[in-house]
Amino acid sequence: MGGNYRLRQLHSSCPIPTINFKSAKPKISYSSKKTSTSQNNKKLQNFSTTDSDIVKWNIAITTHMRNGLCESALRVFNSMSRRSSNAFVDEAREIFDKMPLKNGISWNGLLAAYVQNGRIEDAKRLFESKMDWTLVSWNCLMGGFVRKRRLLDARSVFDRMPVRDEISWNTIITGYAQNGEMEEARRLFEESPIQDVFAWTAMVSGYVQNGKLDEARSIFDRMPEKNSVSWNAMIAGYVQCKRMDMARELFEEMPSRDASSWNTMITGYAQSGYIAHARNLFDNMPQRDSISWSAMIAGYSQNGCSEEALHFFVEMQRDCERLNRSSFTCALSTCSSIAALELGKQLHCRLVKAGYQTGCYVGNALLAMYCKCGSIDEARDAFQEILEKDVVSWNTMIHGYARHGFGEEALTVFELMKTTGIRPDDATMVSVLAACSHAGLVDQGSEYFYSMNRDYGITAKLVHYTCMVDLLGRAGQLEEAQNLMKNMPFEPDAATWGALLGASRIHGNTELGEKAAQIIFEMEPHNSGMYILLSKLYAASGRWSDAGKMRLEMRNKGVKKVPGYSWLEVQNKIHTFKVGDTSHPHTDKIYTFLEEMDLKLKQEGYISSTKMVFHDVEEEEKVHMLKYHSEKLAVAYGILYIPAGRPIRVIKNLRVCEDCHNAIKYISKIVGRLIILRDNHRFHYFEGGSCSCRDFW
DNA sequence: ATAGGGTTAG
Repeated sequence: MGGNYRLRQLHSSCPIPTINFKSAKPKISYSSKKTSTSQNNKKLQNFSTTDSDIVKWNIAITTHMRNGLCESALRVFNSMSRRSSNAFVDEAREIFDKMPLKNGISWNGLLAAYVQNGRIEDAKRLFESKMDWTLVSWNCLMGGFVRKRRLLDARSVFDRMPVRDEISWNTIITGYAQNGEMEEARRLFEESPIQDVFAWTAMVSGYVQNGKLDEARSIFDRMPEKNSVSWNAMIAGYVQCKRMDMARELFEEMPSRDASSWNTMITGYAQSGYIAHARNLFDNMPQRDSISWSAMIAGYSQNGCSEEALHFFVEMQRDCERLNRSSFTCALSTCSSIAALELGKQLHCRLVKAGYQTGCYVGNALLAMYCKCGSIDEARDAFQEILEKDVVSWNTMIHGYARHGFGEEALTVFELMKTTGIRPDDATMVSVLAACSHAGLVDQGSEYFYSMNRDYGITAKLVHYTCMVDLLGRAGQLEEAQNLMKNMPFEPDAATWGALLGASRIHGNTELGEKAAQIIFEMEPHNSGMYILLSKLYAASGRWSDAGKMRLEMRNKGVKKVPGYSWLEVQNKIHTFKVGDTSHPHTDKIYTFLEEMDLKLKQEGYISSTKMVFHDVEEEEKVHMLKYHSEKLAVAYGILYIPAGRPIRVIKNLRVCEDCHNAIKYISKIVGRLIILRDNHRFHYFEGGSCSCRDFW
């Protein structure tokens, strides 16, 4: 959508001439404003084939045509079609159809433009529209199918080819190798008349990607004349298996290292948790490229060092390295993990400027960020902006809706997904079942569960059974839930019992809840979530002292809270909550928050807060209660103090003192009326409503 | 037109 928009803007500022080819000498008529010949000729002088502006290409072509220089126009077109970006492919096609003169290069160029932009169906249609294609075209089409993992189609192209060169062989070998069919890849490799370095490397890489390190190494060792790509493929293999010692050995041993070698090692160290090693390599490498930067941003982010990740994002620009899709993606992902909505929005603005928001990876990260921050409307918009939605896009949107209590919407998206030809995977079904659970749609959920194998070939895993236990349990069918647990082909794990415990809590079955909790404690003695759930179970049935005991026991056993879920993680849209709707995940979190606080205060010897009744209270009253409890928490921790009568949202300039770090690592953000506290000590201060990263820009 | 490095959800 963004691309089209940009195109429209370009059109309106600079009209594209249309050509009438019917007359012998091409005449040009203009869609709107008239541009003089001399003006166009002047523009042609400034035209360069490195130009990314489609309008300039069009002018170049039409000016040549007007001057009767069909050959020149053809040359321009052929250069253009080969490098068309997705937004311009249709433009290229339009001109292509009007060209009076086409040669093999034009046809190939258009075909390649389709293939490169993932439009394999268009490529196929074009290919079928004529007979005499060159070898390059055959190879190109086959490569397109391989990239789309459509092996059968690729093979049929390969079999139908009139002649084959080594590229044809290598392409089909790569196809099998990258799709786990190493036997066939090997057969073709041996059958191939020419085994060049591409073929050898494709085999090494194939074994690596299929986790067969020994086979990869044996091919690698037997390989004549290796180049750096081969070395890098082998190093990547060790990196994947977290064998950094072996990777390092090869890295030191290889005759000449290129940027890829360094980047592979950096990523390897970062993903194995050795972020300092990664940094060391990054600092010492001879020439960093944009991928090195992205790798570092991702590395810091994945190791919980959000601030450093964002610093690197900023530093990257200072180093004159242009921000690319990948760096945006990583930075957005970082924002997700710390629920930094304001910063995320700033990034959103910037990537719209860069025209990146329609990309799949970036779009998915943006969508996830909005979901994580509870901005479901913005999430939906981001979702719609993604041009080629993949399974992750759909899963994230469905999960986002389900998680925020919009079960019906989640299912609507799922129905839509089915019509697009993107196959739902097991993660999709988890979200779909969760959506049914939240919407109370037991029958529909069961239908999905029992038909997912038939419809999509997805075998139910334990996690799906756990969803079903949750679905039945939430709907009050505790008997059925237990029966399912007895009869399912897996042993229930702590999460399954947790679903039963949660259901018991909602429906006030203390006995069953206790039983489930007992089993969970045996399985996972340090599972903090279960202590909390059991405590909530007691609290729900009014057994406050038992609830308190659970908390104490948890503390005495030295159970650590799950990082990232410290105390409260609520989103910023409290006004959308339905009061008393216990199925709403936010309501759940508010309960947790208030109960935790209440107990904490009691344990710390503060005057007990009032018993919380959230059902049927007015919005205003709810806010008041939240404010009341927040104040108590503030006093208890000495972190912040809210003067009586002031709404919470006016709190600003919080500073977390050293003493509080053990209890709550820091306060990350204040959004609206709610406080988000997070277990992370990276940021030391914040201003209300925005995080300190704003200073970066 | 073929081989290697970074990025997305849970």
